[in-house]
Amino acid sequence: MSRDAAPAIEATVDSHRPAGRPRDQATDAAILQAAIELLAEAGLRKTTIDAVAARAGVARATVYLRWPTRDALLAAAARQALGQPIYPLTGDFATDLATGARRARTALAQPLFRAIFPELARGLLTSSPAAVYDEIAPNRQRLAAELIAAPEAAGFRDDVDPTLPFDLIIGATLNHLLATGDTPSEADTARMVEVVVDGLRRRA
Amino acid sequence: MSRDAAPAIEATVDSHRPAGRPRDQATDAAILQAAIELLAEAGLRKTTIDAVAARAGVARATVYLRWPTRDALLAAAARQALGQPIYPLTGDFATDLATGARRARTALAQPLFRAIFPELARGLLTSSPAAVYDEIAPNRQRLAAELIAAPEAAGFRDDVDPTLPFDLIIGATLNHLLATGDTPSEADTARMVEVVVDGLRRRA
Amino acid sequence: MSRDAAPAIEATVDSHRPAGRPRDQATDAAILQAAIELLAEAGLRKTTIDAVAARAGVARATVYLRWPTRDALLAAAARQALGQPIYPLTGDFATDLATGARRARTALAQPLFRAIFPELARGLLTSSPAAVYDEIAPNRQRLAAELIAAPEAAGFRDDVDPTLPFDLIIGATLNHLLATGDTPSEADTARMVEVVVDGLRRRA
Amino acid sequence: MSRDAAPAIEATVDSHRPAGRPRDQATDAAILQAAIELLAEAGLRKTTIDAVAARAGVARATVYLRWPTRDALLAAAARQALGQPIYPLTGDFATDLATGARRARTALAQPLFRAIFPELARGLLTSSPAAVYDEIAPNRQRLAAELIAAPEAAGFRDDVDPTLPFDLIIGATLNHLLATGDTPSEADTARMVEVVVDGLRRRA
DNA sequence: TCCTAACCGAGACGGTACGTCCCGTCTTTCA
DNA sequence: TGAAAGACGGGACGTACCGTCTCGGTTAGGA
Repeated sequence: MSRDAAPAIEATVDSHRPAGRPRDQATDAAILQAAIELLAEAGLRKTTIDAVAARAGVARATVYLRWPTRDALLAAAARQALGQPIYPLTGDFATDLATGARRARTALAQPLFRAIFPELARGLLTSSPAAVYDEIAPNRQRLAAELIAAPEAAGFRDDVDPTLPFDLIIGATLNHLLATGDTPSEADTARMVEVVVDGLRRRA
Repeated sequence: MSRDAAPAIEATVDSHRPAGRPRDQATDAAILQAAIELLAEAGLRKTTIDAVAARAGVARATVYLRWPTRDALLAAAARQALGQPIYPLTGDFATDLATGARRARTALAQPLFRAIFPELARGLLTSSPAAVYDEIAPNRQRLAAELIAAPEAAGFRDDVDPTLPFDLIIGATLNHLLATGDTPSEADTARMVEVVVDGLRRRA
Repeated sequence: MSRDAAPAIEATVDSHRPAGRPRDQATDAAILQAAIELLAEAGLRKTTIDAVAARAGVARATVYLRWPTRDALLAAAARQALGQPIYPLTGDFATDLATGARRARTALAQPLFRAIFPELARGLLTSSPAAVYDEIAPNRQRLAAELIAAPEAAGFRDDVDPTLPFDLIIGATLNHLLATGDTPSEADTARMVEVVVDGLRRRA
Repeated sequence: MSRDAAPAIEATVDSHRPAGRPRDQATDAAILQAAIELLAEAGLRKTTIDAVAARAGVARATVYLRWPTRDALLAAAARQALGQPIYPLTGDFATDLATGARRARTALAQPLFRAIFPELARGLLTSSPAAVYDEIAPNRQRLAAELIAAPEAAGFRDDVDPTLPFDLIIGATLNHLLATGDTPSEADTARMVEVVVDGLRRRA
């Protein structure tokens, strides 16, 4: 949101604020925060608009000014809560993939993730997913770009989808969670990265 | 749930049929069928008990005689709809893994899967997942067993979780679906299997 | 509504009670009673569907099973509360008109009437009034009939609308209430009847 | 409230006009006009502050600068719309009563009256009615005064409430409207006046 | 001519009630 | 006892208003 770009000269022209009382930015945050807390504490079912509004100290109508439906609010909360920070890439693909794997493992292990994931999946599968997914997990595209560009890439197969490594790592972690109720151990995660990196190498 | 009772010999002793009119087995099927169709056509939200009962030509109370809650019914429908058939293993791990990848790709591409998956995930993440997951995808355990036992295994790393290959394949397919809205192409799926199998190989 | 006509012989045929659990008659009464009490105690504004349901010890949805909107419920309550009992006519028009005047005076003096009247008027002015009005005040038609038929009528003008006496008496009482906040005194009411009866008499 | 102040001499003292921009008188009128039109066209329910403000081309807050509540606005609109003009009295009571009856008949026949009356009645029955009623229908008091003062009065009963004739005429017209949905015919109105005037006459 | 208080448009906001929809249970009749 | 039908308690949803508030901008007078 580079909305407050504030160009130097034409400021008065460009930033014609809309008429009427401006929305309180803090309210947006309070509502999202309340929704995220409720999701983590009470689960999807009890994360009611009423409950969110009450916890945020806000009127129900105020929530509906910002998100048109409960689903939209939940999706926004999910994005906010699960959005992975961009971490600095070292330039070494294997290292960066391992970092991503560790971070994903940690994120998926949170109770919050368990509570939110179904709603998140629903959102991804019913609307245009690409944009939203990349918003949550921007590293998918960044690692794909690195795989193509990195010098190390010389040793890797160049006929595979560049997002494949990320999909394998994150997907396997997710599937392990769905199948067993828990994320893989740290050691297993490390070995998984080895397997994927080895698998990518060009064969003699 | 003595649902799988009724062995031939001890019938009179063990399954002293409860008094009164017996339940119509066909009704069970009709309800599940209706639920699956509604999920595929109208989505999770519109798959209400009322709608399912109406489509099955059955009273609402009749549904509640069989499943205690809407969630239970939806979970049953998901299992019924997505349950992967057990396919014969050839004994060659790479081949069998490729077969599983192709089948998964097909299953996940169905609109039905998109509709059901969130509910399925919810069920897996809130109850004990293991039992249920293996019911839907029994091949996870079978492939893990094969990886251990297969003669070919001699060439593979033996320090990784035997379910890892399955988790990588299925997980990557799932993650690709969530991220892009579509399953990977058939060629990409094939290459993905190669990467995983290569990655498993013992290094020199 | 001669719906419960109950013919002797064909009882089983005619009164095929509708399928399903029958509505509890007592619930109808409890809801109306609660509405009437609330109207009298708290006024139109506070007679909420929620409040009525709570006082009747009933779920909100149960109210909506019987009346489609709040207005419909209020109209029903008004009819129920203000419905004037049919009193026996003596055959002497002047006497019967005086009786009607006294009863009307008493009815309009109740706080309940003040609370209900606006809603009642709204109902009368927006739907077909005749049927409803006669349901509340059946004596309007009965007195009109008596005016035509009574032997005494010989001395009265026969060119006026037979409902005129009733309209004059009730209307004047109502207008006095609207203008002053109170019904006329008992003595004024008596004199008012005299004026109307005298006015009806044929002039020499 | 001190709206009708402004005596000539003390002008500078009493009406020290408040500082700041004065209110636009035209806005008052536009709002009332919009309210009246909406009442006539769409009814009580749809005459919301929002709708009135929109039609008057005015902000909602501007309405609240003038009337504290919706009810107050509606009451003002009702007074404005239904306020009967003072007509010149001829001095002949029977003639003046007949004039009043004709005017009332015309006023009550308007769709506007049907729409406003419930709200008007609510206002009259919940606040102090006398002042308000006389504001709308000043002729009630004027006719009562005439009845007492008029020379013709010699022939009339002097033991009845002087507002009785007015109440009878207006009340009967109103009651006829409530009962049948329409005002009495012009001929019926004329006969009604005869009945009332005859009834008032002193008996031999 | 500038100042200042009030007006005015626009819309956020806390509330409250509405009418709808669904859940899971209960009550009736019939087979 | 199964099953159809529908009443019922309960609760969340999304909408529509109400009356208050907070912005920005305007506009008449008085200093």
